[in-house]
Amino acid sequence: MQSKAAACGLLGVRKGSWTAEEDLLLRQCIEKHGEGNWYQIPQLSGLNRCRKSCRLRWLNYVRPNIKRGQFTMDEVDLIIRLHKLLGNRWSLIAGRLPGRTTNDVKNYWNTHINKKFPSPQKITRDGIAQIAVTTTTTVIKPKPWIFKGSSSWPMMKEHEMVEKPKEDDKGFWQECVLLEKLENKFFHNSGIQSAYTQEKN
DNA sequence: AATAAGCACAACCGCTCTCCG
DNA sequence: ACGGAGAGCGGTTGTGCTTAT
Repeated sequence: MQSKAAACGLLGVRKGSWTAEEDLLLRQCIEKHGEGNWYQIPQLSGLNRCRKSCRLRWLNYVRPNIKRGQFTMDEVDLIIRLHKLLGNRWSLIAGRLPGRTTNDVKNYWNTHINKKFPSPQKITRDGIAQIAVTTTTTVIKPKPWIFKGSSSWPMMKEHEMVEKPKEDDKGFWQECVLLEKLENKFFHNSGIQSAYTQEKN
């Protein structure tokens, strides 16, 4: 496994909050050289930052089309259902919410949802609570799946497929269908065409 | 007005996964 | 098949802001 020094390329890299100048350098560098080449980004950009720090900053803050501010009820609804289905797979959950980052979703879950509703028994009144109570599907903690045929939920890259649920797992499939409907409603309300819709078209 | 406590979010750390030689 | 390097992910911590006392 990699050492910390190897992970960060060199010792003595800058830590802590990013400045506007650093954000600008990072943005310009990625616009010029493209996303993904994180090993070279610190050198190419002139930033004295660990590559992991650069990646995180880009994904969670600098990247265009990041949606900030309050989560809508539809988004919260979707997060709760996806979490019930996928567990703490924040990257997958965030991937279903356009403009929301993994960190955003994870932080929101930990600070709002998880604290408010630590266990289903304590949920009683509002809409979020009812959603959480009425679904009893067991949390599935799989490797990512890909669905063949007409269903496109969840949408994963083909190479990510490792396993998929049993065909007779009715609870799971019902939840998938429900989520697909919820997503369509969410995308319709937000005026965004979902990847699901795009794929069908 | 001062200070403590709580909250929200940004960032870091360490581990696993994936790719490639 | 194996090992090393880089990328990605989730858990945790740090920090700054807000609210309560």
